[in-house]
This record gives sequence, structure tokens and C-alpha cells, in this order.
Amino acid sequence: MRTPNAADAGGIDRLIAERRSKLAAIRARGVDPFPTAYPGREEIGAVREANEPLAADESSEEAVRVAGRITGRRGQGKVVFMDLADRSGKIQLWASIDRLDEERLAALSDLDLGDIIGAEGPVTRTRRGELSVAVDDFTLLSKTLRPPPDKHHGLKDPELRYARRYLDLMANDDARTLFITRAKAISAVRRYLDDRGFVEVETPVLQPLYGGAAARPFVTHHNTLDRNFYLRIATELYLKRCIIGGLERVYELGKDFRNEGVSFKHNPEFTMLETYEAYADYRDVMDMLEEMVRAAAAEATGSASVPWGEEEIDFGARWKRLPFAEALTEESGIDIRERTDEDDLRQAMRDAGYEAGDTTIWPKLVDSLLTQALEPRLIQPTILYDYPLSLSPFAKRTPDDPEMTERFEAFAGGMEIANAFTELNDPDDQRARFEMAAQELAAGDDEAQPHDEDFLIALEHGMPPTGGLGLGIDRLAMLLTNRASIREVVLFPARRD
RNA sequence: GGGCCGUUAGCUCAGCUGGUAGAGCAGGGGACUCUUAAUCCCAAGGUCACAGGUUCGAUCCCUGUACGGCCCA
Repeated sequence: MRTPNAADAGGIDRLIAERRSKLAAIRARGVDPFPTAYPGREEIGAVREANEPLAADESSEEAVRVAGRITGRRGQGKVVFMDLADRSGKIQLWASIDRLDEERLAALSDLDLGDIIGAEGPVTRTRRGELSVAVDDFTLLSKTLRPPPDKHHGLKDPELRYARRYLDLMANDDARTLFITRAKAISAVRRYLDDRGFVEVETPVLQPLYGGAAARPFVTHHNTLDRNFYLRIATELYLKRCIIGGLERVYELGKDFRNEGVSFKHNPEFTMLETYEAYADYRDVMDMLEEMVRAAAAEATGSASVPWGEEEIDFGARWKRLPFAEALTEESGIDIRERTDEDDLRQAMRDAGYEAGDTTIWPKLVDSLLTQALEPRLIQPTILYDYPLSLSPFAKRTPDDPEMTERFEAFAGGMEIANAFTELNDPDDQRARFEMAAQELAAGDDEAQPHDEDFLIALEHGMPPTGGLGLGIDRLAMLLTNRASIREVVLFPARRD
């Protein structure tokens, strides 16, 4: 219950009390402030478009019904102007004593900013040239009890924008546009894959064993089964089971969960696309990735070339393709092919001025060097290919160098956006990789792959040669909307208490 | 992980290295029949993030904590 003196208090309590007393007055008049529907309404954008030719003082012959949120109000005594906004746009309502009786006009004036109403009447253009609905009738559709954000400045406080994203969407056109762009990119990706005969599948989020990426998992408990499950860190090992079963081309687009730090490019849950294509290798996947991202950029933004800070990222041009180790040597002066001992590599990194940390794990050092020396410079779409075996436990060895794998990562905007390889389908080699990982686990690498016997059994039944891909959808969304933080492109990002 | 910056009314922001805080919008009362960030008049609205410290006195100086932003790693 509210405190009796809420109306006397300052701040938000007073504003809420004011709206609640209006709500009570509306109910006292016998009006339902939360009716069930508003049939026959048209989108404001369509109404605007259809009536654009109207001249000043001219009216449409037929009445329209529009509905949305009141975003502005300009009183003028016996005339009231309001702005009504729905998803498609905004239109002015023009209510005057000439069309509504005094009581109805007062009821309309008494509505608050943010209230959701329906209005009916002919479309007209005012003397000042503003396309408007001349209100013959209106219906309160939802009474709001809290004030909306500032009508002119919008909502800027990032804490509030993320914690109460609905206010961000309500107040900031940019925010709505951004999430529509993101949705367009995702449906473009789906359409691309569907058109090429890929089957969209759904594999478990709750997995008895995690795998397919180097990350620490979330653990949860099933009460009835009385056992723990891991939230998936990747879909890889299940999608390969689908390939083994003969689905030949599969993809899954959904959330993965990684129990790691939060940063401008990491959210603990994030959206990942994984695709697997039988009888393809990583070069086929490179071509597919380029084409798919190009299509997504074009469909979501209208252009394959998008602004990125001060620069322009061109997904339309053919992407640069560089051998990983050579590119890294070129940029850092350190050749990881000659620094195969972790102490040696760490020293070389320190000598060259890079942060090496205290990790004793060679692949982590390599990854750290990549992150520091090369990744931030890869603004234009770039593919680095052929990665050391120890960084790639599920990738097939290259034919000419058994210590390297047919793996590539794609970068843009200084971020890794995709990871792909010719999948390892030799079950004995895969078993050997798990054994290597077991040693890494024992040596303290908590991101090493746990042994997965069930997956090995699946591989022993035979997997065709296969090209696989993982594409980070949130990072793609960042690139397509020119946002520097993943929190901007995830509707409800993870927050501290 | 480190550094820097921020947190003041519902929202957007001012506030002079110290004397108990101000605007616009929103909200309330009033005027107004073509406004559009409507305008005009009146009144109201504050745990200056939180906890300590210094001081006669702290929004302001110091320390710590929380949350957030940016940069570096």
C-alpha cells in the first residue's frame, strides 16, 4: 500500500500519486482504463503515406483509427494538440471543441505523457502544414502510472538504458532502429542458409558435458534427475553428431553461455551461429562466410559497406586472407613457429614489449600475442588461416604440416567475428587430442576440453569430411550498427547487482 | 587486473578547490480555438550514490565502498 501522504511527498512518489488519482477518477467515470483491444487500427506510417498529398485545411473523406503512445501535448484552451507515436511513426492529433464536447476534450487533456490511446477521425493538414488526425473520438487503451523519460533529451544514463531497456526503446529512436537492424541481419543469415539447403536444428542447451570451445561453463542442477548439467559453451559437438547422422548441412543459431569476464565484447550469454557442411573444407567455408556476411550487411543496412567509427568497413570487397603465423610474425616480430617452448615465447613477448602474464600455457600466450599485436589492427574484414594444432583441438591437420590445422578466424573492426575449420573426423586423432587436453587440464588449464567418450563413439561411426563455422552474431550486430560495446546490441545485457 | 573520469529533483544538466543547492523538461493550479521543444503567470519538488575522515562548517577537500563510462592490458 502507498503511504497516505504520498501526494505530499516530492519526487517520483508524487508523480505516481498524481497519475493514480487520475486513474481512480477515470474508473469513477465508468471508463475501463485497460480495455482488451482496439480493432481496425492502422499503422501511423501507412496513414501518413496515404495522406501525404493533402493540402493545408484539406481533409480525407474517410476516418482512420490510429493507436499509440502520447509523446507530446500542446494545450491551447479549447484546442489540444498531441503527438501519437507507434512503431511506424508519429502523427499529430488535433482535438478541438468543434469536434468533441467539453467533457471529452477535458478528459483528453487530462491524459498523461506516455498514456496509450486510440483515436479516430479524418486525416487533415493544419494551417501550419502538419498532417494530423482530427479527433472525433478517442479511447484510453492503457493508463501509465510512471512518467516517461525526457521527451526532448531522451534517456541517456547508460545504467538505466540497460537495466530498463524498454525506456531506451520508448525514448530513443536509435535504439529501436538498432534492434530492427539486428533482427534483419539475423533473418538475412537464416535466409542465406535456408536457401542453400541447410537444416536449422535445435540441440541441447543443458549438456551433460561441455565442449567445442575454450571456456569455463556455467553449471546447473536438475532436481528430479539429481544430476548437474552444463549450459552449453558451444553447439559444435552436437551439430557434428547431426552430420554423422546424415543431415549433411545443418546450422543452429542461438545462445551460448561462457562463465568469464564481462567486457565491451563479452556478455556471459551471447548469440552464436554454427554451421556444418559435409564434403566441404575450410576454403569453401571462407567463401560462404564472406558471401553470407555481405548479404546480411546489405539486407540489414542497405549497403555492404558500413561506417565504423571514423572509418568504413567494406564487407563487399574480397576479404584479405593471410596465413596466421606469418601475419603474426610480420606484425609482432615474433615467429611462433620457432618459439614452441612457452618460456621462450613468454620471454620473446616481454622483450618485444607485450604483456605475457604468468600463464604457463603456450596456446594462451599465442592467443594473447594475437590479441595485442594483430587483432586491433584488423579493421577491414580479414581472414587469418592455418593455426597451430595446440590451439585447435577439433580441427584437421594440414596435409603438408601435421603441427598446423586447417583452421581460420575472421576479423573485422578489430574483433574476432568468426572461427572455422575443416573438422577433425579421424576418431583416433580426436582421441589423441582429448588426451593432450587431459594433460592441459591436469596442468591447470581450466579452459581445456574435457574428455568426451560419447562424442568419440559418434566419430567412430564415421563423419564425412566437413567444413564448420562459428559466427558471433552480437559482434556482427556491433559492426552493422557501428556500436563499440556488446551491451548496446544486446537487449538486456548482464548486470551487476 | 591497472589508470582516468563520473554519480546533484522523475528525466537532461549547471553549481567558482569550503558557508546547507539551481535551470529546462515532466508533474500541480490558472490563462489561451492552428500548436509542434507551444507560450505566459503562480506554487511545489533534494538522504547532492553510500560509509567514514579533516574542518567551526563539506555537494565541494581526503580515504574507502558500490555502480557506471572511457582508455590501457
